[in-house]
Amino acid sequence: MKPVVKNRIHFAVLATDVACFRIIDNQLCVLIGRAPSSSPFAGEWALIGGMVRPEETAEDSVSRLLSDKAGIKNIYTEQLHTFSGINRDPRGRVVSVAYLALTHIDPQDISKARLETKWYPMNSLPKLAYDHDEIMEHAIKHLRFKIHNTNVARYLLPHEFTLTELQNVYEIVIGKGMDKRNFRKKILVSGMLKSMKRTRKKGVMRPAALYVFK
Amino acid sequence: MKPVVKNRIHFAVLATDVACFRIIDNQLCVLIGRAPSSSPFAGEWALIGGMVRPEETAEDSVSRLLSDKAGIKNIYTEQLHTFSGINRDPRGRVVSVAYLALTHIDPQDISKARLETKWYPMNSLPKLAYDHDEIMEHAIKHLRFKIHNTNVARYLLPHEFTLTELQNVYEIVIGKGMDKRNFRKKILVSGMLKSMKRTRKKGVMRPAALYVFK
DNA sequence: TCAAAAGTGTTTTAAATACACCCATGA
DNA sequence: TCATGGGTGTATTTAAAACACTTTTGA
Repeated sequence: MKPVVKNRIHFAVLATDVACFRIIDNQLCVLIGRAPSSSPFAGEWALIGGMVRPEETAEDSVSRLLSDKAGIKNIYTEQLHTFSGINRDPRGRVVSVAYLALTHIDPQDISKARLETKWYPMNSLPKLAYDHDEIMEHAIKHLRFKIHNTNVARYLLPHEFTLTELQNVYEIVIGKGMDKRNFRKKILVSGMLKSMKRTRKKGVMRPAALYVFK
Repeated sequence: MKPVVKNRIHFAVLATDVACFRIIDNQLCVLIGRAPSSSPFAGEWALIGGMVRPEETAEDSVSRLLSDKAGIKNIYTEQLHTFSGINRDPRGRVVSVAYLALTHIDPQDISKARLETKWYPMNSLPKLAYDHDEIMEHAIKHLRFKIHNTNVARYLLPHEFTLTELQNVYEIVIGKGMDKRNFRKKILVSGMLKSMKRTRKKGVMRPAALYVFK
Protein backbone atom coordinates (compact mmCIF):
# COMPACT_ATOMS: atom_id res chain seq x y z
CA MET A 1 0.00 0.00 0.00
CA LYS A 2 3.07 2.21 -0.46
CA PRO A 3 2.35 5.47 -2.25
CA VAL A 4 2.01 5.06 -6.00
CA VAL A 5 2.94 7.78 -8.46
CA LYS A 6 2.91 7.05 -12.20
CA ASN A 7 3.49 9.67 -14.87
CA ARG A 8 3.36 12.26 -12.09
CA ILE A 9 -0.14 11.13 -11.18
CA HIS A 10 -0.79 10.24 -7.59
CA PHE A 11 -2.83 7.13 -6.84
CA ALA A 12 -4.55 6.42 -3.55
CA VAL A 13 -6.17 3.39 -2.03
CA LEU A 14 -9.89 3.91 -1.74
CA ALA A 15 -11.53 2.34 1.28
CA THR A 16 -14.88 2.39 2.99
CA ASP A 17 -15.72 2.26 6.67
CA VAL A 18 -19.22 1.75 7.92
CA ALA A 19 -20.91 2.63 11.19
CA CYS A 20 -23.61 -0.02 11.25
CA PHE A 21 -26.31 0.47 13.87
CA ARG A 22 -28.82 -1.95 15.29
CA ILE A 23 -30.98 -1.91 18.38
CA ILE A 24 -30.48 -4.81 20.76
CA ASP A 25 -32.13 -5.04 24.18
CA ASN A 26 -33.22 -1.43 24.02
CA GLN A 27 -29.71 -0.21 23.36
CA LEU A 28 -28.29 1.39 20.26
CA CYS A 29 -25.39 -0.85 19.21
CA VAL A 30 -22.64 -0.50 16.63
CA LEU A 31 -21.00 -3.32 14.75
CA ILE A 32 -17.27 -3.49 15.25
CA GLY A 33 -14.66 -6.06 14.40
CA ARG A 34 -11.05 -6.84 15.15
CA ALA A 35 -8.62 -5.19 12.75
CA PRO A 36 -6.86 -8.01 10.83
CA SER A 37 -3.36 -9.09 11.82
CA SER A 38 -1.98 -7.65 8.58
CA SER A 39 -3.09 -4.13 9.50
CA PRO A 40 -1.28 -1.49 11.53
CA PHE A 41 -3.90 -1.70 14.28
CA ALA A 42 -3.90 -5.50 14.40
CA GLY A 43 -6.30 -6.88 16.97
CA GLU A 44 -7.82 -3.55 17.95
CA TRP A 45 -11.51 -2.84 17.57
CA ALA A 46 -12.44 -0.94 14.44
CA LEU A 47 -15.46 -0.24 12.30
CA ILE A 48 -16.15 -2.71 9.55
CA GLY A 49 -14.23 -1.50 6.54
CA GLY A 50 -11.95 -2.40 3.72
CA MET A 51 -10.66 -1.56 0.31
CA VAL A 52 -12.88 -0.76 -2.64
CA ARG A 53 -12.29 -3.17 -5.52
CA PRO A 54 -11.83 -2.17 -9.15
CA GLU A 55 -15.29 -3.37 -10.16
CA GLU A 56 -17.09 -1.79 -7.20
CA THR A 57 -18.48 1.58 -6.28
CA ALA A 58 -17.98 2.68 -2.68
CA GLU A 59 -21.59 1.75 -2.01
CA ASP A 60 -21.07 -1.74 -3.45
CA SER A 61 -18.04 -2.23 -1.29
CA VAL A 62 -19.95 -1.41 1.89
CA SER A 63 -22.56 -4.03 1.05
CA ARG A 64 -19.92 -6.62 0.30
CA LEU A 65 -17.93 -5.91 3.47
CA LEU A 66 -21.00 -6.13 5.71
CA SER A 67 -22.07 -9.33 4.03
CA ASP A 68 -18.65 -11.00 4.04
CA LYS A 69 -17.35 -9.84 7.39
CA ALA A 70 -20.54 -9.87 9.41
CA GLY A 71 -23.04 -11.87 7.38
CA ILE A 72 -25.46 -8.96 7.05
CA LYS A 73 -27.32 -8.61 3.76
CA ASN A 74 -29.96 -6.27 2.38
CA ILE A 75 -29.06 -3.36 4.51
CA TYR A 76 -29.82 0.34 4.31
CA THR A 77 -26.72 2.47 3.74
CA GLU A 78 -26.07 6.12 3.33
CA GLN A 79 -22.88 8.02 2.58
CA LEU A 80 -21.62 10.24 5.39
CA HIS A 81 -18.30 11.88 4.68
CA THR A 82 -14.96 11.20 3.06
CA PHE A 83 -11.82 11.27 5.16
CA SER A 84 -8.72 12.16 3.22
CA GLY A 85 -6.21 12.98 5.93
CA ILE A 86 -2.71 12.29 4.67
CA ASN A 87 -1.62 10.03 7.49
CA ARG A 88 -4.87 8.31 8.38
CA ASP A 89 -3.26 4.98 7.64
CA PRO A 90 0.41 4.44 8.47
CA ARG A 91 0.82 2.21 5.42
CA GLY A 92 0.21 4.90 2.85
CA ARG A 93 -2.43 7.06 1.30
CA VAL A 94 -5.78 5.55 2.13
CA VAL A 95 -8.85 7.67 1.57
CA SER A 96 -11.96 6.38 3.26
CA VAL A 97 -15.57 7.03 2.41
CA ALA A 98 -17.57 6.63 5.60
CA TYR A 99 -21.08 5.18 5.55
CA LEU A 100 -23.94 4.87 7.93
CA ALA A 101 -25.85 1.58 7.90
CA LEU A 102 -29.00 0.60 9.73
CA THR A 103 -30.46 -2.82 10.33
CA HIS A 104 -32.81 -4.65 12.65
CA ILE A 105 -32.94 -8.10 14.16
CA ASP A 106 -34.14 -10.34 11.38
CA PRO A 107 -32.70 -13.84 11.09
CA GLN A 108 -32.87 -14.00 7.30
CA ASP A 109 -30.45 -11.11 6.97
CA ILE A 110 -27.77 -12.64 9.17
CA SER A 111 -25.74 -15.55 7.83
CA LYS A 112 -22.27 -16.70 8.77
CA ALA A 113 -19.68 -14.09 9.62
CA ARG A 114 -16.05 -14.42 8.57
CA LEU A 115 -14.60 -12.06 11.14
CA GLU A 116 -14.74 -11.69 14.88
CA THR A 117 -17.45 -9.08 15.13
CA LYS A 118 -19.48 -7.72 17.97
CA TRP A 119 -22.43 -5.40 18.50
CA TYR A 120 -21.28 -2.89 21.08
CA PRO A 121 -23.70 -0.58 22.88
CA MET A 122 -22.96 3.02 21.91
CA ASN A 123 -22.56 4.10 25.51
CA SER A 124 -19.82 1.60 26.29
CA LEU A 125 -17.96 1.71 23.02
CA PRO A 126 -14.22 1.03 23.32
CA LYS A 127 -11.62 3.27 21.72
CA LEU A 128 -11.50 2.45 18.02
CA ALA A 129 -8.54 2.14 15.66
CA TYR A 130 -7.59 4.63 12.92
CA ASP A 131 -9.81 7.72 12.94
CA HIS A 132 -12.88 5.62 13.57
CA ASP A 133 -13.87 7.49 16.72
CA GLU A 134 -14.26 10.55 14.54
CA ILE A 135 -16.32 8.62 12.01
CA MET A 136 -18.55 7.42 14.84
CA GLU A 137 -19.10 11.01 15.92
CA HIS A 138 -20.29 11.90 12.44
CA ALA A 139 -22.47 8.82 12.22
CA ILE A 140 -24.36 9.22 15.47
CA LYS A 141 -24.89 12.93 14.91
CA HIS A 142 -26.20 12.24 11.44
CA LEU A 143 -28.51 9.48 12.61
CA ARG A 144 -29.95 11.66 15.37
CA PHE A 145 -30.52 14.45 12.92
CA LYS A 146 -32.18 12.29 10.30
CA ILE A 147 -34.53 10.47 12.61
CA HIS A 148 -36.28 13.77 13.28
CA ASN A 149 -36.84 14.70 9.66
CA THR A 150 -37.15 11.43 7.78
CA ASN A 151 -38.44 7.93 8.21
CA VAL A 152 -35.07 6.20 8.64
CA ALA A 153 -36.43 4.62 11.81
CA ARG A 154 -38.01 2.05 9.50
CA TYR A 155 -34.63 0.41 8.94
CA LEU A 156 -34.25 -0.23 12.66
CA LEU A 157 -37.59 -2.05 12.84
CA PRO A 158 -39.12 -5.19 11.37
CA HIS A 159 -41.73 -4.81 8.63
CA GLU A 160 -44.62 -4.73 11.07
CA PHE A 161 -44.41 -2.96 14.39
CA THR A 162 -46.47 -1.27 17.06
CA LEU A 163 -46.44 2.44 17.82
CA THR A 164 -44.76 1.72 21.14
CA GLU A 165 -41.96 -0.13 19.35
CA LEU A 166 -41.55 2.79 16.96
CA GLN A 167 -41.42 5.23 19.83
CA ASN A 168 -38.79 3.07 21.53
CA VAL A 169 -36.59 3.35 18.45
CA TYR A 170 -36.85 7.13 18.51
CA GLU A 171 -36.12 7.29 22.21
CA ILE A 172 -33.16 4.96 22.03
CA VAL A 173 -31.62 6.86 19.14
CA ILE A 174 -32.06 10.36 20.52
CA GLY A 175 -31.38 9.18 24.03
CA LYS A 176 -34.35 10.60 25.87
CA GLY A 177 -38.01 9.92 26.46
CA MET A 178 -40.87 11.41 24.49
CA ASP A 179 -44.49 12.04 25.35
CA LYS A 180 -46.62 9.15 24.12
CA ARG A 181 -49.62 11.19 23.04
CA ASN A 182 -47.60 13.82 21.19
CA PHE A 183 -45.47 11.17 19.53
CA ARG A 184 -48.44 9.20 18.23
CA LYS A 185 -50.18 12.34 17.02
CA LYS A 186 -47.17 13.57 15.09
CA ILE A 187 -46.41 10.20 13.51
CA LEU A 188 -49.98 9.48 12.51
CA VAL A 189 -50.60 12.98 11.15
CA SER A 190 -47.39 12.78 9.10
CA GLY A 191 -48.98 9.99 7.09
CA MET A 192 -45.85 7.86 6.88
CA LEU A 193 -47.54 4.81 8.39
CA LYS A 194 -50.27 2.50 7.20
CA SER A 195 -52.37 0.60 9.69
CA MET A 196 -52.46 -3.17 9.17
CA LYS A 197 -55.88 -3.27 10.87
CA ARG A 198 -54.60 -6.15 12.92
CA THR A 199 -53.27 -6.42 16.43
CA ARG A 200 -50.55 -8.41 18.10
CA LYS A 201 -50.70 -9.84 21.58
CA LYS A 202 -47.61 -9.93 23.76
CA GLY A 203 -47.97 -11.68 27.11
CA VAL A 204 -50.79 -10.56 29.28
CA MET A 205 -51.24 -7.04 28.00
CA ARG A 206 -53.79 -5.41 25.80
CA PRO A 207 -53.05 -6.20 22.13
CA ALA A 208 -51.32 -3.44 20.16
CA ALA A 209 -52.23 -2.27 16.66
CA LEU A 210 -49.73 -3.11 13.95
CA TYR A 211 -48.39 -0.64 11.40
CA VAL A 212 -46.06 -0.66 8.42
CA PHE A 213 -44.21 2.20 6.74
CA LYS A 214 -45.80 3.33 3.50
CA MET B 1 -4.39 7.30 -15.34
CA LYS B 2 -4.77 3.67 -16.40
CA PRO B 3 -5.95 1.40 -13.58
CA VAL B 4 -3.17 0.51 -11.15
CA VAL B 5 -3.06 -2.75 -9.24
CA LYS B 6 -0.02 -3.61 -7.14
CA ASN B 7 0.18 -6.66 -4.88
CA ARG B 8 -3.51 -7.22 -5.61
CA ILE B 9 -4.31 -3.79 -4.19
CA HIS B 10 -6.35 -1.46 -6.34
CA PHE B 11 -5.33 2.17 -6.57
CA ALA B 12 -7.54 4.98 -7.73
CA VAL B 13 -6.98 8.58 -8.68
CA LEU B 14 -8.54 10.88 -6.12
CA ALA B 15 -9.99 14.09 -7.47
CA THR B 16 -12.11 16.95 -6.25
CA ASP B 17 -14.77 18.94 -8.05
CA VAL B 18 -16.23 22.09 -6.64
CA ALA B 19 -19.51 23.86 -7.23
CA CYS B 20 -18.51 27.40 -6.39
CA PHE B 21 -21.36 29.88 -6.04
CA ARG B 22 -21.39 33.64 -6.11
CA ILE B 23 -24.10 36.19 -6.57
CA ILE B 24 -23.64 38.56 -9.48
CA ASP B 25 -26.28 41.06 -10.61
CA ASN B 26 -28.91 39.44 -8.44
CA GLN B 27 -28.31 36.04 -9.97
CA LEU B 28 -26.88 32.94 -8.40
CA CYS B 29 -23.89 32.02 -10.51
CA VAL B 30 -21.60 29.01 -10.64
CA LEU B 31 -17.97 29.02 -11.58
CA ILE B 32 -17.17 26.76 -14.50
CA GLY B 33 -14.14 26.32 -16.69
CA ARG B 34 -13.15 24.65 -19.93
CA ALA B 35 -11.97 21.10 -19.48
CA PRO B 36 -8.27 20.98 -20.48
CA SER B 37 -7.28 19.65 -23.89
CA SER B 38 -5.66 16.62 -22.27
CA SER B 39 -8.96 15.47 -20.81
CA PRO B 40 -11.66 13.30 -22.38
CA PHE B 41 -14.11 16.20 -22.38
CA ALA B 42 -11.62 18.69 -23.83
CA GLY B 43 -13.09 22.14 -24.31
CA GLU B 44 -16.42 21.38 -22.70
CA TRP B 45 -17.65 23.29 -19.69
CA ALA B 46 -17.03 21.58 -16.37
CA LEU B 47 -16.86 22.40 -12.71
CA ILE B 48 -13.49 23.45 -11.40
CA GLY B 49 -11.73 20.28 -10.35
CA GLY B 50 -8.56 18.30 -10.47
CA MET B 51 -6.46 15.65 -8.88
CA VAL B 52 -5.59 15.57 -5.23
CA ARG B 53 -1.84 15.66 -4.67
CA PRO B 54 0.11 13.40 -2.32
CA GLU B 55 0.65 16.12 0.25
CA GLU B 56 -2.92 17.42 0.18
CA THR B 57 -6.20 16.53 1.78
CA ALA B 58 -9.27 16.80 -0.44
CA GLU B 59 -10.09 20.09 1.27
CA ASP B 60 -6.60 21.45 0.55
CA SER B 61 -6.92 20.49 -3.05
CA VAL B 62 -10.17 22.41 -3.46
CA SER B 63 -8.55 25.56 -2.09
CA ARG B 64 -5.57 25.15 -4.38
CA LEU B 65 -7.67 24.49 -7.47
CA LEU B 66 -9.87 27.53 -6.88
CA SER B 67 -6.85 29.68 -6.24
CA ASP B 68 -4.80 28.44 -9.19
CA LYS B 69 -7.51 28.03 -11.78
CA ALA B 70 -9.75 30.95 -10.90
CA GLY B 71 -7.71 33.18 -8.63
CA ILE B 72 -10.09 32.85 -5.70
CA LYS B 73 -8.59 32.69 -2.24
CA ASN B 74 -9.95 32.46 1.29
CA ILE B 75 -13.14 30.77 0.37
CA TYR B 76 -15.71 28.87 2.37
CA THR B 77 -15.90 25.21 1.38
CA GLU B 78 -17.92 22.27 2.55
CA GLN B 79 -17.82 18.63 1.53
CA LEU B 80 -20.88 17.37 -0.30
CA HIS B 81 -20.61 13.80 -1.53
CA THR B 82 -18.13 11.39 -3.04
CA PHE B 83 -18.75 9.98 -6.48
CA SER B 84 -17.19 6.60 -7.05
CA GLY B 85 -18.93 5.37 -10.18
CA ILE B 86 -16.66 2.98 -12.04
CA ASN B 87 -16.76 4.71 -15.39
CA ARG B 88 -17.09 8.33 -14.33
CA ASP B 89 -13.90 9.11 -16.19
CA PRO B 90 -13.11 7.25 -19.43
CA ARG B 91 -9.38 7.29 -18.60
CA GLY B 92 -9.62 5.05 -15.57
CA ARG B 93 -10.72 4.90 -11.98
CA VAL B 94 -11.18 8.45 -10.78
CA VAL B 95 -13.07 8.97 -7.55
CA SER B 96 -14.19 12.51 -6.97
CA VAL B 97 -15.02 14.23 -3.73
CA ALA B 98 -17.48 17.01 -4.51
CA TYR B 99 -17.43 20.30 -2.62
CA LEU B 100 -19.64 23.30 -2.28
CA ALA B 101 -17.92 26.69 -2.16
CA LEU B 102 -19.36 30.12 -1.53
CA THR B 103 -17.87 33.52 -2.15
CA HIS B 104 -18.85 37.13 -2.69
CA ILE B 105 -17.59 39.98 -4.79
CA ASP B 106 -14.48 41.18 -3.03
CA PRO B 107 -11.52 42.31 -5.12
CA GLN B 108 -8.87 41.16 -2.66
CA ASP B 109 -9.96 37.55 -3.04
CA ILE B 110 -9.69 37.52 -6.80
CA SER B 111 -6.28 37.54 -8.43
CA LYS B 112 -5.20 36.27 -11.83
CA ALA B 113 -6.84 33.13 -13.16
CA ARG B 114 -4.91 30.53 -15.10
CA LEU B 115 -7.85 28.96 -16.85
CA GLU B 116 -10.69 30.18 -19.00
CA THR B 117 -13.36 30.44 -16.35
CA LYS B 118 -16.79 31.95 -16.28
CA TRP B 119 -19.51 32.67 -13.75
CA TYR B 120 -22.65 31.21 -15.26
CA PRO B 121 -26.11 32.03 -13.90
CA MET B 122 -27.67 28.88 -12.49
CA ASN B 123 -30.75 29.21 -14.63
CA SER B 124 -28.85 29.25 -17.91
CA LEU B 125 -26.18 26.72 -17.08
CA PRO B 126 -24.92 24.74 -20.07
CA LYS B 127 -24.64 20.97 -20.01
CA LEU B 128 -21.52 20.07 -18.05
CA ALA B 129 -18.90 17.41 -18.69
CA TYR B 130 -18.44 14.18 -16.69
CA ASP B 131 -21.14 13.71 -14.04
CA HIS B 132 -20.98 17.37 -13.13
CA ASP B 133 -24.67 17.97 -13.76
CA GLU B 134 -25.35 15.50 -11.01
CA ILE B 135 -22.88 17.22 -8.70
CA MET B 136 -24.61 20.52 -9.40
CA GLU B 137 -27.94 18.99 -8.40
CA HIS B 138 -26.48 17.97 -5.07
CA ALA B 139 -24.85 21.33 -4.57
CA ILE B 140 -27.84 23.54 -5.17
CA LYS B 141 -30.11 21.33 -3.12
CA HIS B 142 -27.63 21.39 -0.28
CA LEU B 143 -27.20 25.15 -0.45
CA ARG B 144 -30.95 25.73 -0.43
CA PHE B 145 -31.32 23.43 2.54
CA LYS B 146 -28.54 25.01 4.53
CA ILE B 147 -29.51 28.61 4.01
CA HIS B 148 -32.69 27.92 5.98
CA ASN B 149 -31.00 26.39 9.00
CA THR B 150 -27.58 28.03 9.21
CA ASN B 151 -25.86 31.30 8.55
CA VAL B 152 -24.07 30.25 5.34
CA ALA B 153 -25.54 33.34 3.69
CA ARG B 154 -22.64 35.22 5.29
CA TYR B 155 -20.24 33.78 2.74
CA LEU B 156 -22.23 35.26 -0.11
CA LEU B 157 -22.03 38.75 1.40
CA PRO B 158 -19.33 41.27 2.22
CA HIS B 159 -18.44 41.81 5.86
CA GLU B 160 -20.95 44.60 6.32
CA PHE B 161 -24.36 44.52 4.70
CA THR B 162 -27.88 45.82 5.01
CA LEU B 163 -30.90 43.71 5.86
CA THR B 164 -32.20 44.24 2.35
CA GLU B 165 -28.97 42.85 0.91
CA LEU B 166 -29.22 39.86 3.21
CA GLN B 167 -32.80 39.25 2.19
CA ASN B 168 -31.78 39.46 -1.46
CA VAL B 169 -29.26 36.68 -0.89
CA TYR B 170 -31.94 34.46 0.62
CA GLU B 171 -34.38 35.20 -2.16
CA ILE B 172 -31.87 34.61 -4.89
CA VAL B 173 -30.75 31.29 -3.42
CA ILE B 174 -34.18 29.86 -2.72
CA GLY B 175 -35.60 31.42 -5.85
CA LYS B 176 -38.63 33.22 -4.49
CA GLY B 177 -39.58 36.36 -2.64
CA MET B 178 -40.04 36.64 1.10
CA ASP B 179 -42.04 39.04 3.24
CA LYS B 180 -39.81 41.88 4.40
CA ARG B 181 -41.25 42.24 7.90
CA ASN B 182 -41.25 38.53 8.65
CA PHE B 183 -37.75 38.12 7.30
CA ARG B 184 -36.33 40.92 9.43
CA LYS B 185 -38.10 39.67 12.52
CA LYS B 186 -36.79 36.13 12.14
CA ILE B 187 -33.23 37.19 11.41
CA LEU B 188 -33.03 39.72 14.23
CA VAL B 189 -34.65 37.41 16.78
CA SER B 190 -32.25 34.60 15.82
CA GLY B 191 -29.42 36.74 17.17
CA MET B 192 -26.97 35.90 14.41
CA LEU B 193 -26.40 39.53 13.47
CA LYS B 194 -24.77 42.42 15.25
CA SER B 195 -25.76 45.98 14.40
CA MET B 196 -22.87 48.24 13.42
CA LYS B 197 -24.90 51.25 14.59
CA ARG B 198 -24.00 52.96 11.38
CA THR B 199 -25.81 53.50 8.14
CA ARG B 200 -24.84 53.52 4.52
CA LYS B 201 -26.24 55.77 1.87
CA LYS B 202 -26.83 54.53 -1.64
CA GLY B 203 -28.02 57.04 -4.17
CA VAL B 204 -31.03 59.07 -3.30
CA MET B 205 -32.68 56.69 -0.80
CA ARG B 206 -32.97 56.66 2.93
CA PRO B 207 -29.73 55.29 4.45
CA ALA B 208 -29.82 51.65 5.53
CA ALA B 209 -28.50 50.25 8.80
CA LEU B 210 -25.40 48.08 8.54
CA TYR B 211 -24.97 44.68 10.16
CA VAL B 212 -22.29 42.02 10.47
CA PHE B 213 -22.58 38.34 11.32
CA LYS B 214 -21.60 37.53 14.89
C1' DT C 1 -59.49 -7.53 40.64
C1' DC C 2 -54.95 -6.86 39.51
C1' DA C 3 -50.87 -5.91 36.74
C1' DA C 4 -49.12 -4.21 32.52
C1' DA C 5 -48.97 -1.92 28.48
C1' DA C 6 -52.37 0.27 24.93
C1' DG C 7 -54.83 3.98 23.83
C1' DT C 8 -56.89 8.67 23.80
C1' DG C 9 -57.91 15.06 23.93
C1' DT C 10 -57.45 19.49 25.45
C1' DT C 11 -54.96 23.49 26.76
C1' DT C 12 -50.90 26.31 26.41
C1' DT C 13 -47.05 28.18 24.14
C1' DA C 14 -44.18 29.29 20.38
C1' DA C 15 -43.30 29.93 15.62
C1' DA C 16 -44.66 31.06 10.94
C1' DT C 17 -47.59 33.62 7.99
C1' DA C 18 -50.34 37.31 6.09
C1' DC C 19 -50.82 41.90 5.52
C1' DA C 20 -50.13 48.00 4.58
C1' DC C 21 -48.49 52.13 5.78
C1' DC C 22 -45.01 55.86 7.21
C1' DC C 23 -39.96 57.45 7.03
C1' DA C 24 -35.64 59.54 5.45
C1' DT C 25 -33.09 61.15 1.77
C1' DG C 26 -31.43 63.99 -2.44
C1' DA C 27 -32.87 65.75 -6.56
C1' DT D 1 -42.92 67.44 -3.47
C1' DC D 2 -41.62 63.41 -5.47
C1' DA D 3 -39.44 59.01 -6.24
C1' DT D 4 -36.95 55.39 -4.06
C1' DG D 5 -35.91 51.99 -1.05
C1' DG D 6 -35.80 51.71 4.43
C1' DG D 7 -38.28 50.63 8.17
C1' DT D 8 -42.08 49.08 11.40
C1' DG D 9 -46.65 46.01 14.33
C1' DT D 10 -50.62 43.22 14.85
C1' DA D 11 -53.74 39.51 14.05
C1' DT D 12 -54.18 34.73 12.39
C1' DT D 13 -52.83 30.19 11.65
C1' DT D 14 -50.13 26.25 12.49
C1' DA D 15 -47.08 23.35 14.98
C1' DA D 16 -44.98 21.79 19.29
C1' DA D 17 -45.29 20.87 24.14
C1' DA D 18 -47.36 19.88 28.54
C1' DC D 19 -50.27 17.08 30.90
C1' DA D 20 -53.58 12.15 33.26
C1' DC D 21 -56.85 9.05 32.92
C1' DT D 22 -59.48 4.94 30.81
C1' DT D 23 -59.25 0.45 28.18
C1' DT D 24 -58.10 -4.24 27.14
C1' DT D 25 -56.22 -8.44 28.17
C1' DG D 26 -54.84 -12.97 30.81
C1' DA D 27 -53.73 -14.65 35.06
